[in-house]
Amino acid sequence: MNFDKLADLLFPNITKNIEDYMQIYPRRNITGEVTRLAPSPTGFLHIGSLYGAIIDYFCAKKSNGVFYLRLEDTDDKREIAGAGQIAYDMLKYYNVLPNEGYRGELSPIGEYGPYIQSKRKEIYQAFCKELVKKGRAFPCFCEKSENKEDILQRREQQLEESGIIAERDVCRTLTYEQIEKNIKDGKPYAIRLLSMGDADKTFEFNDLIKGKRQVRQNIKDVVLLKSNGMTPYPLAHVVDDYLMGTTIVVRGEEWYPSLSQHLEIFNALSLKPMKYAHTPNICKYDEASGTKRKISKRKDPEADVRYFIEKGYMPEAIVEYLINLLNSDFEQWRVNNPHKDVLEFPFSIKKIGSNNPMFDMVKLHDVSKNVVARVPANLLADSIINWAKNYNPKLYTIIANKKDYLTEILRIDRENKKPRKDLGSYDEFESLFSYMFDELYVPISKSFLGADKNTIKNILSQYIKLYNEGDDKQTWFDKIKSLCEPNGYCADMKTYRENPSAYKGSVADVSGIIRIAITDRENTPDLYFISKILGQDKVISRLKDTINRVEQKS
RNA sequence: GGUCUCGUGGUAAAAAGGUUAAUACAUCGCCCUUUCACGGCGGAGUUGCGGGUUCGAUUCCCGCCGAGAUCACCA
Repeated sequence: MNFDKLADLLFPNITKNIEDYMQIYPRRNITGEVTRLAPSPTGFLHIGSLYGAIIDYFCAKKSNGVFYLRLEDTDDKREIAGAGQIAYDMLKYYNVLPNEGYRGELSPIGEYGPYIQSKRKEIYQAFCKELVKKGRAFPCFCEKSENKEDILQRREQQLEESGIIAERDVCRTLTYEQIEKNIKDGKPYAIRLLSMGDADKTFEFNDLIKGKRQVRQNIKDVVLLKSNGMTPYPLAHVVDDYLMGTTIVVRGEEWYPSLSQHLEIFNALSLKPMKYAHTPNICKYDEASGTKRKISKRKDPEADVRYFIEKGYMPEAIVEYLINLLNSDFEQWRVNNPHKDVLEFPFSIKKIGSNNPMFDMVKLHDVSKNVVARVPANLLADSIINWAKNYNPKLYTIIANKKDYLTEILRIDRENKKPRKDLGSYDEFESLFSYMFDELYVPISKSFLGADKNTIKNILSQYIKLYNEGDDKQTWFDKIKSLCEPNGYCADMKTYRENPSAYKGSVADVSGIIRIAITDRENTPDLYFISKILGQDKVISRLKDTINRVEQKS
């Protein structure tokens, strides 16, 4: 067959050839790595994309290279308006911002655009035409399946009937005359790769994460161009990543099975492929099935990185947790370098394991507590107010104009060598510090550490007489100690431990009872400072209220 | 069903043939702190199973089992 003639029949309007595009997009003149994140605009950024973006970001930054954002919007059925903006905003929020490419409403940066695939149709067609000219692509007039369900059903059927799923396409043997007639008849067609692979043959491939692997040759006649003129992922990937000068393709492991397809396209085009890094998929434990599975958008709210914003996690916390999943020595590095920028961490793509990690919210929370503990009180107050504005309106109305008060609260046991670590996310603030706000304070006084009614009343009423907000800390605590003996408690911890049964309890219990009376919690930061911030009047009235409540409980 | 990937405590994970299998989170206990925390110390708990190679295997090989991914004109 005359392939040039076929190419012109198929692409009469495509005049530029691939050499033209190589001149328009010359090889980059840099030594650093060029990485990219190429999400499809589905309306949210997946936690796995952020995970990959961190790798992209590190690889590019560490080598003085380029990290760019490209939008893979080649499927009009899937596209959601504004989705590209969300992806960009999320990368910005999590501080792994690309330095080239698509930027939402802002104009793109870089000489290798457009960075939106739907605007690159002609380029893909030119490359496709080239493949036709080389006899490596052919038109396919088969009817397409409209939806995923049909496809899965068809696959099931094929498996039942023959045990195999068809690979080579039937249209690959069509003659020029048949093709010409079909086109004249107005039949829609796709363009497919004419695969020359042999399923029994393998080749060696070096994945940056997986290492050296034997990969089976591709035998699928994959679709290069859909009947609507747009290209699906495989050709778009090859063309874009080549033209845009990507040096490392970081993508999820789900792409690994189709790697040989992409490599065959590179090969057919006589282009040299770049390096690849196939990342593990973040999984979670599925309660229903009792197994682990990939985090999915439909089932798991945490698949969408906005989830963590709503929950009030600091972006640094999420990123540090994910880095930990990638390079597990990060944690130790962070302990040794509490205030260094994460970019100084010796990140290595080689240290990424290749099994799929489970997303552990408990561990994330711990990482987050450590991150929050490093933040100065006034900045934390700002962040919490800002967060509440968007995600907790009720709290916002209470704290909006109380930054100084908030800062005072947060400063307790913070900003020292061993800061308190009780706040993991902003949304915990309300329940953790409700007692600092009358609007939020709803005491129930469930338990008083086992003390009986009269003891509680006695201790509290005596404390009311003694309490003076002007006391220094030592005086304050001495007063609490003085309440111990008359009420059957031991003022000295050592003495108490020697013979605990001789007392109702220790000074710890007396402090605890007062703490509960004022805050309705067993755990709070330093009670001395809490009391000072609340003020004499409020402390006294809280104590009186508690006595009344205990009284009524009978 | 085919192909591929991966199996170290509950979770993450180090140890790329060599003392008693690190470490962090979680859990339990003790200690410190005049209270709550923070912190310190310690306990329990792991190499999926079966073979093979080797003086010696978490590490290399084979089989099994298990888990995950993939087999669209979706990315």
